[in-house]
Amino acid sequence: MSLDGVRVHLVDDVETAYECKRWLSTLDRVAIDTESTGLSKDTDRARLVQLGDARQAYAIPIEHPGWSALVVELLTRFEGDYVAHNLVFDDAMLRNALGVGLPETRSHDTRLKAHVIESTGSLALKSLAKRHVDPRAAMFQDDLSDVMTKSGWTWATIPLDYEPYWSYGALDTILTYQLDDVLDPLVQREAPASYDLELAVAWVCERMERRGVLVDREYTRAFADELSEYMEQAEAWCHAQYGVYAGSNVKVIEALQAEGIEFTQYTEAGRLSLDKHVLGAIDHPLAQTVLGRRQAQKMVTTYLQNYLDMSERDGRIHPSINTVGGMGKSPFEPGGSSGVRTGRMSSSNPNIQNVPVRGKASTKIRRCFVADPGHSWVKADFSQIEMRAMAHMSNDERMIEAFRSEGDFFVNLGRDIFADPNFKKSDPRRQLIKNGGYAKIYGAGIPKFAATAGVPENEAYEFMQRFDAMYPAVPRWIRQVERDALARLNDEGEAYVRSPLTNRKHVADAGKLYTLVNYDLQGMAGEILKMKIVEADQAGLGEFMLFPVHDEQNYSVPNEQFDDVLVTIKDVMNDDKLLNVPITSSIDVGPGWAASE
DNA sequence: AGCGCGGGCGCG
DNA sequence: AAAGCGCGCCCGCGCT
Repeated sequence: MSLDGVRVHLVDDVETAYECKRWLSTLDRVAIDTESTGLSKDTDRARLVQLGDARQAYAIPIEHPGWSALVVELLTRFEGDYVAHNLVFDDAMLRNALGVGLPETRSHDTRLKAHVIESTGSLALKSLAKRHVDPRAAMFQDDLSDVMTKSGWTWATIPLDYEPYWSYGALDTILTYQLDDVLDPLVQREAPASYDLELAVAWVCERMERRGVLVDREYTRAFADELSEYMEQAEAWCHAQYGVYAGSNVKVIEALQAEGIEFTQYTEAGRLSLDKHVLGAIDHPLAQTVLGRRQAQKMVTTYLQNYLDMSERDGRIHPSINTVGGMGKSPFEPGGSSGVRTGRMSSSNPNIQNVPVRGKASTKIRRCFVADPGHSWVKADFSQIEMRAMAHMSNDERMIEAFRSEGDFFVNLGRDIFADPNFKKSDPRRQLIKNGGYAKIYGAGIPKFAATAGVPENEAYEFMQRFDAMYPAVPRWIRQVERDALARLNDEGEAYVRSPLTNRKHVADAGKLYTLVNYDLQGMAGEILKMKIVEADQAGLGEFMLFPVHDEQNYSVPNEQFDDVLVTIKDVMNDDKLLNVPITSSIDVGPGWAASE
């Protein structure tokens, strides 16, 4: 496969349009790509639509009414398969421009295929094409940024007939087509189930993005104003009393040192730390005011103000749900983002997955999000899903039994571990058990576990001894994961594990093989939620879906259908077939996301 | 003005 | 022998 002799055409006259139509009618598969006014699936739209096969491609400027009608006709008539690189993005751009999208059952995505084959590395088309298609693909860098800044063009205004613009766009479909030829056999060989799941969930998530979440803007504005006012007062006080800006940690530390306070905690990079634990432990009005202001600022800037800004257009936020990797940098660059690591999904603009749920203001923040009029909010979340994954993977008989028998899982563990049949849910050791379980899942050492649980290290050590003795298949499985990964590192040059559910691959960084235990469990939990979202969609729940949060799915359900829909949600979320322990979930219902009282 | 970094912090 | 995993976003600060 190579780029020798490829041809690209701009559809700017009737003859070329006719040629394009005839060419397409001979194909059973076509690559499709769009150039858009920008990157927002909410507000941007396609300007140029490109169609290509292995040898040639057509670019069609759809701002011309005749050519937009042509594309609608082509899309309606074509009966073969589509392949795109980042399918749901192009689908959204087409919908926004033409009101017509791509058919879910006949469309494929090389970005998802690449992700399934190699969950590390760039998912950018050019970089993949360079590796898999033709090393010269990199020479066709469609880097238009220079000419754009020079000419004052944006993605919305760059002339459609500017040759580098449309020809590089067209070339991308040729690359996509050839890339698909290479990747598809690999996907079918390695992990077809993983790809099918990713493709299915991508479609459902696109619909969730489109729908968005209703924001109570008046309430949000009032709360934001209240906190902002508090911030201003706090800043004025810090400045008047101590001459410092409350936002500057360096200055605040200096001021507190002048008051005789000693600092002993250091940050990663070796500077003095002024995080919330340090501040919280200082009995001084400046420290407490700085802490209060910092918390208020977090609530306003990270949450409330974003909800207001981002819901201005239609009263709703439309968080991006990144099912495999963000639109941004590679996850291995610092600050890079994506769900690439474990196959969990991530969210951005705004991140709907880090909305406060514990602190003082959490209920008030969550109250910003409400069900649609005449609807109720339903939150369905899995119970201890990663623990259940650990029981399943290790196949530990006694841990499986603790899940299968009645009552609270951690209480059941407590009865085992402390040989106390009367162990109650209120027993303070229950927290130690929870911390211990998650320490196993995360691969924590004794010191970290002890610190998290707030117990001396010897106690933490002794607990782990008891835990391992009671559930011996767990440490055995952990050792097995690391042995397998080491063997693969030696044989194949890559330390990885594969998920038993879809054969999805999880790769460890060099020298951090222990992380694979966590990737395996976190990845399995992520896959389970994806499977359940797809299942829920197939059961007719798609139109009610709002967004996922790692182990929960949120819905806005019309009140007149409420009972039926709730039964279906429970049917989907509770499952005793998928793993060797039952999967159970809890359901919360209310007018909005905030826990109803 | 924009960028990268460090620090900090919200969630599972 | 030793190891807490995964995300996204905001601020202050120094640099270009």
